[in-house]
Amino acid sequence: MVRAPCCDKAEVKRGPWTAEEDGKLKEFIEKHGPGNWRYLPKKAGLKRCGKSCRLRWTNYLRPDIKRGKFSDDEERLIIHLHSVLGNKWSMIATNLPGRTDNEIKNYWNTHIRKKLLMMGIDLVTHQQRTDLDILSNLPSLLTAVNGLNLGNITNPLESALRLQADVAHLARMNLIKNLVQAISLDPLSTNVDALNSVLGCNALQAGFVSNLCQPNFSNSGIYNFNTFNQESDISYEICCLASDGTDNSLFNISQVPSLVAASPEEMAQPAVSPNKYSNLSSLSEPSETLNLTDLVDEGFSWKDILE
DNA sequence: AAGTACTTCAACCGCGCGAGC
DNA sequence: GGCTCGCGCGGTTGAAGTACT
Repeated sequence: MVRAPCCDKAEVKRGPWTAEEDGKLKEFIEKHGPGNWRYLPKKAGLKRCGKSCRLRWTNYLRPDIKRGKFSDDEERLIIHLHSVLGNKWSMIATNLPGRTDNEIKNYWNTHIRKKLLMMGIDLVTHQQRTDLDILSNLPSLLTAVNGLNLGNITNPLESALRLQADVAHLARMNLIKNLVQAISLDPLSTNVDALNSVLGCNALQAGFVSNLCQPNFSNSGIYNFNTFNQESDISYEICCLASDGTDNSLFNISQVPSLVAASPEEMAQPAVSPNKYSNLSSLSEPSETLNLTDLVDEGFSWKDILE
């Protein structure tokens, strides 16, 4: 049995609504209520499909619709609700007064989705991605950086290799960030093993974990993550903002294996004043400084990283 | 200034579900 | 239980706007 079409497509108008049509629909619904959407267009004098009228009303004309930019609170709420409900946009919309499911869905797809991908967060599980198999993830990561200005790179292979290196670098930083935060909450967890594996050393033996769990550090939750480029190797330093406001180096490690540094010519330029890192005389000046809290709270763009 | 590429979001489409007969 | 109908949902499309070259 074939479902009867909701309307005769040859008879109905499609595409953008005119102000006149909006006026007719609004006036009719305010006077009579929506009633049966199938018969509403005829009664209201509209050459539109009932479905189209319902959509126009619920997504645009309804008087309680809040338009304009989503606030930070709304964005956080959407992310939280999505982690619980998944793509149940209508359910999510019921928790955001004045926002429609369509609007939230669009906002997710155009803004939040990209932001989470850039942060290395899985869109389904909302967990940090722990896989560093960059080549297998390249398609989604390429989507995430779609439109990114990579400068005057004329060689496509060079461009792809740089992008791959940048992605690998960022993925590693995000992973370490999450592990550091998890270990500060639970120093006995298996996250220490995971960190050892990512850093290629024993963080426990190196004193990192005991440093991290000192009371005046562990309560701040603010970590800076610095990388240093020396020849072809990258060194890492993890600092913590202590309760007295000082920036303390908790841990640093050189000879981190395997991954290629991003954009070598840019890495050569120090991003911050070298004075701040005077306690690291054995290392080159930091080539890149990221406040991990900023990454989480304010989002970041690939341009921030690459520039 | 013009052409092109990219982004945004309103609108559409097809499907599934539940109510009523 | 099976069928029809209306509604609502999630995915997709494409026009319009904006940014870039």
